Amino acid sequence: MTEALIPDVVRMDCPSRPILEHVTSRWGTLVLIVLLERSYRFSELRRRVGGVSEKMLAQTLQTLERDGFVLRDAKPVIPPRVDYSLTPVGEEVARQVRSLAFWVESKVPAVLEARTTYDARG
Amino acid sequence: MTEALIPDVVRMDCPSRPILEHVTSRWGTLVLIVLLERSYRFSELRRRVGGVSEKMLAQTLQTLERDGFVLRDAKPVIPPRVDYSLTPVGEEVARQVRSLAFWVESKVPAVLEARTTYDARG
DNA sequence: GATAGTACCCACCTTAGAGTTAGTGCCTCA
DNA sequence: TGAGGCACTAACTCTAAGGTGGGTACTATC
Repeated sequence: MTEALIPDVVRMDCPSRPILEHVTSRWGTLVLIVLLERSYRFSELRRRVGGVSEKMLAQTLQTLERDGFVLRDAKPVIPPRVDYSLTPVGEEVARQVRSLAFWVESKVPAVLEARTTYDARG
Repeated sequence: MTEALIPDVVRMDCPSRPILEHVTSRWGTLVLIVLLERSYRFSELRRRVGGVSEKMLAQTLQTLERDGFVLRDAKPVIPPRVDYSLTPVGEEVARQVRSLAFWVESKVPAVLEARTTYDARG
């Protein structure tokens, strides 16, 4: 019997592919990482995640909520107050994404060096 | 002193952000996962990674090579033969990405259920 | 009274990512 | 003889991602 070395995600029609794309999306990763720290309100989160627009943040939060990674708690008060946090499942992904991000940060010098070598070779 | 719970990657100007985007990009993840199995030739890889176009595969491989994650070995023969493999650093990221992909696959049922719940609530 | 903040939604527009097609030079197989 | 594979590149097109600016309904602060 063959061992599953490669996930089915390499197959075009695999349902896991869009999910993986959601958590590894440009803003998805950052939102997950930040929410791992604590729960955040919308505008707070927007300030924390550098460079995200309101539209993109709202969109990202919606898809992550729909997939069951993020919990949205809207309090019926004025002015509106909405708290975003991670679900247990969301916390699991977020940890993996964060460790990946930390790892990448630790490798920045190596990558920069690799690039100059690559660029020098034309 | 404060502990670094959140990577600098949340900052707009952090150099690690584009690197993270490369490895978490749509085709980047899949290429890394597949190359973890063994080295591949270009067309072989294209067939393995479902749905990728020649252009995108070439582009993805170039950025991953430039960042020092992928090794390109072009043999001066006719017809051309080019083997792509992971560098030691590339293997490290690839493992993390693959475990993330595996994890996501295992959570597909949970996500699907979360979605129906979400959609039902309108 | 005016400005700013809250948590968004909506419509418009731009741009970057991605797909399509064609072409290279040489080979192998039918 | 021609069809197809190899590993691409360049040019063209198109679509979806993302940004911009407006509006909502109400409050708190200056």
